[in-house]
Amino acid sequence: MKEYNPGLIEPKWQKIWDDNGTFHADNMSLKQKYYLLIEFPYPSGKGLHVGHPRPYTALDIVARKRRLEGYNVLFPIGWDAFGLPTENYAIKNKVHPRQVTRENIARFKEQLKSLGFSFDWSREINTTDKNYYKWTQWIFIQLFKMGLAYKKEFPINWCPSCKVGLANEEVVNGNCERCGGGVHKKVKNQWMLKITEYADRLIDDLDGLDYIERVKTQQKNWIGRSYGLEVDFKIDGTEETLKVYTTRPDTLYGATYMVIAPEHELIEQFKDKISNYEELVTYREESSNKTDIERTEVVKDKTGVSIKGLEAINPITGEKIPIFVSDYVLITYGTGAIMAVPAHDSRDYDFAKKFELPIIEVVSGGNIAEEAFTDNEQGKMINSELINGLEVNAAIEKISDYLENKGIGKRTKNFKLRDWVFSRQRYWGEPIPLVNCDNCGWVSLDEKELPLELPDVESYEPTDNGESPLAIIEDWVNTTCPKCGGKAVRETDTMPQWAGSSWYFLRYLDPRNDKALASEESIDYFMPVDWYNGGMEHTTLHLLYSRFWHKVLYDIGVVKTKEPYKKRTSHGMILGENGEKMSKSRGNVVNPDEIVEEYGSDTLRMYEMFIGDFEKSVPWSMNGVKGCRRFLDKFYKLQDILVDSDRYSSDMEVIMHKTIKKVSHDFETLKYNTGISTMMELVNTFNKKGEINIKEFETFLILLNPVSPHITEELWVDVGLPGMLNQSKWPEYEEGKTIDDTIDMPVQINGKLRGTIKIKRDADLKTVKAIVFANPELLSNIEGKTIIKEIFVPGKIFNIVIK
RNA sequence: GCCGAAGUGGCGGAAUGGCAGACGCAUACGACUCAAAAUCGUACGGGAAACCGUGGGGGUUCAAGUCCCCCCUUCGGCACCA
Repeated sequence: MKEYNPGLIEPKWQKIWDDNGTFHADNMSLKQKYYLLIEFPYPSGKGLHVGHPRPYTALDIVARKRRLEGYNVLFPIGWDAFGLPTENYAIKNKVHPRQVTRENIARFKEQLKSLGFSFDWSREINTTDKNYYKWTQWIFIQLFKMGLAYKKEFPINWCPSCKVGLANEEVVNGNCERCGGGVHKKVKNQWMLKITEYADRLIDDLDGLDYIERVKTQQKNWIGRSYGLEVDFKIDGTEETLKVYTTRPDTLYGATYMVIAPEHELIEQFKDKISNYEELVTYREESSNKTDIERTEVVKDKTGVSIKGLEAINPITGEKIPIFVSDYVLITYGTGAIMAVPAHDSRDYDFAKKFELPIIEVVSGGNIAEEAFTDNEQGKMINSELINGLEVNAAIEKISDYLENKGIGKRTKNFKLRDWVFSRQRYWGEPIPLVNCDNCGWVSLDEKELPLELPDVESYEPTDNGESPLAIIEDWVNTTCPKCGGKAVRETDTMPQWAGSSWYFLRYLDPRNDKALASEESIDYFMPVDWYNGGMEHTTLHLLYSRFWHKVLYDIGVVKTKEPYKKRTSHGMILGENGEKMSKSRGNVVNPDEIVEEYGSDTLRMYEMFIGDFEKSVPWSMNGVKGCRRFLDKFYKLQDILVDSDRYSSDMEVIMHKTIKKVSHDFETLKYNTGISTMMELVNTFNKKGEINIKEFETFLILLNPVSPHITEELWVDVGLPGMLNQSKWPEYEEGKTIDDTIDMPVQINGKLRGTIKIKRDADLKTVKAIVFANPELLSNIEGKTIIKEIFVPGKIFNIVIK
């Protein structure tokens, strides 16, 4: 009797797979391809924790299953290695980021290898490799040439402690996502990417995709498309107009004042006419000095200043209405100006109350004396001459037509999505391959000059004035213009971490290509990604950015599919045993190394999948790990009760077919936990029977293999099955053999269970009644009562309704 | 405030409208052992029972964790987006 010893088995099989290149994908295969993608890790200094293997194991299961089903599977791995944590660590410890990165990758790699993932390591990529970022830079140049990259003075989110500009996405509740410190506004000249130009396509193309619904809705909400009308309000006594954007033109009769953002150009334009100009400038300065937290803190108490000397004219009523400046109107959305309808917008209502402005009800059904009536789609228009009596939607159409015909309105749409701030004033990122020439302006490097290498320097600390560390390397900065040959300076900002990850799935296809980011053939063959699993936290950042870049590459013919990922799923977080998020400071981090050491990676992998609903967060449990090890021990011992046979034994046939069906299905639908529990039941069944034949065992080995690959490969050889398990085929089931002949049919009286009877599945009512009414125990429930109704669902249930 | 997901034993969690709690953990008892661990076996929602039990309240149905309406709570996302 042999002992199960994962410490021996696991390294052995990992070496065999490595030596044989078992999991290498063929570049040109007649087999159907299947491309599985996990989010490539950021190699931090902390190493893996047990949260990492959860998504990796899930797709590894699919990868292994697909190979057994005869697919040419591409399941690659790489490193998203540029970024702030490494740079910060490097600065603190005086080690070059390149060195830190190398060490971190080595550690991650060792850990991942010990878990037995079937990655194609021959395609390993690294975003900090110059042969990789060469192509990141190449894509940037394409964006630049297409006019999708532009430089703009922009009030960006500035983190004074990281000394870095942040994208909107990196600001969480007004704080820096990385260091947690407060974020201020700072005007910087930044490279921006016009993702907004793709906003419609990023929404509309979601329709054909197999993404989990919450990802789709989150992306749609983030992009935030709305349809409305731009309306011109005349400024009294001038020829100028003030343009507003509104989604509710039907409420125009209720527009009793206007509000513009503090930064609105109108203030400068009419500087001379405005009698309280100074006051407005002061207000503007105050609001720009507010951090985002301060701005949201004062949500309840609106501030603002009336513009004295200017009045607007409501285009439909002809009334003169005042104009205010307030920071509740954002310069970055719509036209930076609004018509305020206090009766039907709670923000306008609050403002009107505070500044004692008139409130005119135009949709009936609310209580204007108490609060704004906003949920009014069913309401009818009142006090609105042209559209009185209409419902809201009809009124919107009618008034929009009217204003468009008069030339003072225009149907339009707006997005919440902003352009992508692409510059970082940091060292550890891809240099932006542009120079600024005195004669030619911004010019991109010749593509043959790529990669523009990150200069190896001693000091990569951020500068106090917020410039990139590259800015002080004079012999790097000063260069010549590729266009005119004159004097030019390099762009010294680097790219954000999202750059390298926006296209990495393409590099896997052909990772050593030095002529293109990947060959056309490989792109044609492997794209799109069939299944991409990753964290929900990447929904509005990485996932959207990479879809955007892919569409750009589609537009220039590099890729042939509109979308990079056919299917997107997401996993829940693994929490510490105390139910809190795993972190060093909470002291609840579990290192996978310990589990592998004590129980083996097959156990770890199984527990990662058995721990609970894959899509939900769940606390770790060491006892749960033990339970999985117990299962593998029992499984291993099945070889002691093995008997010979070339077919499933008759009493096991149904359960075998059922199990194949259930496991096959569950591995495809993120129900790994129930798939595993089905196999646990199967072990229990065999143990109860005291016997398993070789045919049954063979099937069982293959079913379990994707979850726990080492033990199953080992047993395959041990019991003398031919070749290796990884060369075998995924078992098939026959639908007809998944159904039991006899069942325990529940018998209910008035919907309450009173017993079960053993019958043939296809037994008819007559047969069932004969058994039920011969059963004294069941009968005692009915005695003396009148039977009103009998509900019989063949093969399911028999329910007697009595009175 | 808006959008989304979810509330089932001591815990993680199962249940095409048809036997609620599969499977695992924890726990208790028994076997083995000098003893313990490991292993194996039995029990394990509450209640003495009738019965009661899937966040709360209504409803549809022969039958509801599952469908409909209202409410509460938790988590995730967004947050003055006009």
